[in-house]
Amino acid sequence: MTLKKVKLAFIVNDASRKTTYNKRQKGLLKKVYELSTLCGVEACAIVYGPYEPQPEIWPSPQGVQTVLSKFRTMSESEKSQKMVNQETYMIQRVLKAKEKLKTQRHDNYEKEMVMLMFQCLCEGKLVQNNISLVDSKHLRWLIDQKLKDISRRLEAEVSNGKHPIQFQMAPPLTSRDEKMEMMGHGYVGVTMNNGDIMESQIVMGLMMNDEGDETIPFGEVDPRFLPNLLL
Amino acid sequence: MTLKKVKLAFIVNDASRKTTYNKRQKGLLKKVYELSTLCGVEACAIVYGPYEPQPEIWPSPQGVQTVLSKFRTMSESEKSQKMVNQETYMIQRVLKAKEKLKTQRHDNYEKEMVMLMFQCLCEGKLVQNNISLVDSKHLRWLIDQKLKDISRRLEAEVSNGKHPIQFQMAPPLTSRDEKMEMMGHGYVGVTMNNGDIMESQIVMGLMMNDEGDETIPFGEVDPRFLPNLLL
DNA sequence: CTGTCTATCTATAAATC
DNA sequence: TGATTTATAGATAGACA
Repeated sequence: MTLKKVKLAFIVNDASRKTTYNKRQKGLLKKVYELSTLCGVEACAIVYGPYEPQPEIWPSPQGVQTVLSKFRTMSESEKSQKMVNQETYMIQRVLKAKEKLKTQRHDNYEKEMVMLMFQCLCEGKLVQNNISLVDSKHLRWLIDQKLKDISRRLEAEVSNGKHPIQFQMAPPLTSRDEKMEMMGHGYVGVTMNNGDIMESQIVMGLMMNDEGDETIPFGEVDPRFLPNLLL
Repeated sequence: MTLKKVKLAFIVNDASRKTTYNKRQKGLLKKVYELSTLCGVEACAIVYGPYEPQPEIWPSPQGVQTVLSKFRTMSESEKSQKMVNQETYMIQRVLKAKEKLKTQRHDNYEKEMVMLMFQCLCEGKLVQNNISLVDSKHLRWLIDQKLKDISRRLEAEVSNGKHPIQFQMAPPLTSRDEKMEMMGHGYVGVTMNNGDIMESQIVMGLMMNDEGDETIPFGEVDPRFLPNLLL
């Protein structure tokens, strides 16, 4: 598929269906040929197009016969095992798609959390809208992780002599605000005054540098971090 | 194929052949499924892999049987018509490849001629190495075409009022140097003195502007114009 | 062996001739 | 119809975990 991502369903338009048929039929036979050649296996394909009573086949009438006779001599019981029929094929594809959806949702959630974290940092307090207790817990965990990571990297850099000035990192929230954990609202104690802005820029810079994210200019929002409202 | 363009031949390495087999077998069945779904045609594929006595098939044992019974009821005479067997398939591909090769060679020749023309213009005389009478004739033809084209465009621009200064174009070579045509060497009367360089820059600029070529800085050579020594 | 990743090649949808 | 072109989706080689 290309230019447009075509839905895997019967093409209603007669002209495009015919064009597609001609192209894909040729492509398919080529694929059979390639598989057979590259891997030295016996294979055949038969396609009954809607325009000719004769099917398109690969490799040759004789070649098809050879494969078919091999196929026909199998007992029915053998056939029903190990074979990929349309239903199991579809089931496999659906399972795989669901799997992917799950991963995707998880990734989206992570990105939303990161975005939220930056919003808090920018605005100086937690944005209360639409945040659950679970989310706020996860947000705290995330911030803790980031802080720990920053401590680790600062230490590494200091020991490399890059930062002669010592930073005094605040301890992670977990050890400081444990008692707030069950307060039942989203506020997680991340308030800031204007004097912290300089520091927060440094901190943001440090936080942005894992996983290949580009550093984002203060105040701009990477579209990748926009919450996916559709999921 | 990817990362490397794989030769369409039996893969000797056991491991890669198996990997390739698994990937392509799956891809092939998917293609059959797509063709069948998109175009609403009956199709089946059977692949006897080297690792299982059971073949991989599409769509299902029953589906294959249906297509097969249709196939088997055809008379032998019908089968031999209209079918694409391996040999005719290969012949088609070879013909197509030859066709492409021909076009490619022609394109390369044209590019070499253009390059030669610029060399002459840059160096003030024809480079004698490796140029046949046929080439020199074609070169003259090419230059004539370019000159005519330039005249046409100049007139157009002048009539648009873009160039208040009138250019006096030399007539095409054909009418001026007809008698040189059969002299039997490559010299085609394109000599220049240093005073012509400014003019040649204007002329080159004009010559370069058809067919989407970028204008090339004086003295540089577009790699696309390098003679293809392999053909 | 199975899945993942990524760079690259191939297939092909759509428009145009 | 069929060939060509253009731009994008899909397939997949090779490396790795």
